[in-house]
Amino acid sequence: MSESDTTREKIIVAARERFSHYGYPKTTIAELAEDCAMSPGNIYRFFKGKIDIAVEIARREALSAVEVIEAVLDCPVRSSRQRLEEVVFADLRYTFHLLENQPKTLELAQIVVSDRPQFQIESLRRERRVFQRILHEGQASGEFMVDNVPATTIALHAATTKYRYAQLFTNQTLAELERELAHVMTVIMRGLMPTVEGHAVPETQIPSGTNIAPIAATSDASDTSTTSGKSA
Amino acid sequence: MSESDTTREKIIVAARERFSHYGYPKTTIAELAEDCAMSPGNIYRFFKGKIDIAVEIARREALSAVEVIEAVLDCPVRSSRQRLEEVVFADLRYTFHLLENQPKTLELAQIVVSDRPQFQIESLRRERRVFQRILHEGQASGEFMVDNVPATTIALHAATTKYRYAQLFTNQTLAELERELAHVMTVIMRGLMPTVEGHAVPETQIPSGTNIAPIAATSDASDTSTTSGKSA
DNA sequence: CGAATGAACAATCAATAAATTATTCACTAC
DNA sequence: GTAGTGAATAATTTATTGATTGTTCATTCG
Repeated sequence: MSESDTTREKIIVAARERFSHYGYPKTTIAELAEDCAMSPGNIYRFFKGKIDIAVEIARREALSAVEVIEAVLDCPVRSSRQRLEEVVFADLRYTFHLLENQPKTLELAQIVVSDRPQFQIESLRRERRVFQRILHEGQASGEFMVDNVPATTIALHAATTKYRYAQLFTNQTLAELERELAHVMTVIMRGLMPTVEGHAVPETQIPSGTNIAPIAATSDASDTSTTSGKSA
Repeated sequence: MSESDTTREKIIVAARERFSHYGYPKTTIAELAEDCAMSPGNIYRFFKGKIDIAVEIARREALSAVEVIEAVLDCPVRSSRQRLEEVVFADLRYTFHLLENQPKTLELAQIVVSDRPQFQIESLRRERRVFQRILHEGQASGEFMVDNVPATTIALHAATTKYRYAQLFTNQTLAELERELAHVMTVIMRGLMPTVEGHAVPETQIPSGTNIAPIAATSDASDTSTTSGKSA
């Protein structure tokens, strides 16, 4: 079925282009069909409905987002603490830039989640697995002192909720959020790591994060400011 | 101006009743005027516009919510840890029950925040002050070991974001959220408290919380279940 | 003069009609 | 049989209109 697979891909490519340019609601099946040089009816041989095209695109987006985060893991040799911090900061930066440069992606995600609630649950679960792996490593190496890894993973994930799609909660700038997250991670790290000879666990430093590639804006990629500021 | 003050109060009482029963949008100025036995025009001698009535009601609601939380503070003698934990759990329970029993209150808050963004910022700031006071006390008594109280306050507040109006983020039950929050607090407490003689800081126990009065539902208070579960 | 009115006007909302769009399916081409 | 079509239909969206509501203000009342 390589033939129908490439056709299916053509539809996805066309849809991603139109969804990110004009948004999901303003994109019609007829337009997608025309882009793929086929009839509207034929789309339905590959997708059960319009929403399913969006689901597939969102699913891939979510997977590649986790891959970006995971890329931090198999980098050079680092402490578990560094890994954990870099993953959390990467999450903040990735989702922040996503919302800033590709607002249509959020719209798409919200539409998908609104009638596929399971989608969000699974995305969050995938993300937690990354956290859990780091906690396990740190526990094994003795760097962390955690008596219940699964529960602590959930706690860690929950405590950093504000820094996933942060613009949904606040209109702070990325720099402000990074400073704040550093303080959150300081407290958490002191909660995870054993105190050695009375020396306090040092504060979290904001990672440089130059090893993570920023997301390019779809069309006019001239605005690279990191400040938000919705309303007065 | 005691005369105009009581008139103003009459308007607020009538508005609170109608807003919580029928919602803000479906309540008309004409109805409020009739409830107060006055003309529509006269309302505008006391409030600049309809939205300002909502703002005043929401402001009082927010103040009394903080008072509920603060009530935990000047209770009997407790450790700073217990105070902090009880405040955080009280927050979860209060906002959870609010959304469950009085959904119109959320609607009102959202309307107010949508064109008075400052409102939310100030509400959060008030709440943080409670956190900060506890941190200060704990720091002074030596129970906590915090090198930067203001920054840690913000961190603590941010880390518990998910447990304020939790239903906006998840459809977990209150019991599930409480278990999760206990794990979050365990990590945070271990980050705030010094280790004594190699004994690990014990896990957070879910407070009984019977000292906090639940919110009564406005009209038909027959449903007292704590489970949510929006969609399949 | 302060307190209150209610008709007048502008802004918003609700209901309906019109147009567009998603989806199906009997059918053709290869 | 597989791949694809495109007209027919059901579901949604958009436009239009009339009704309702928020707000103002010249005026009345005490």
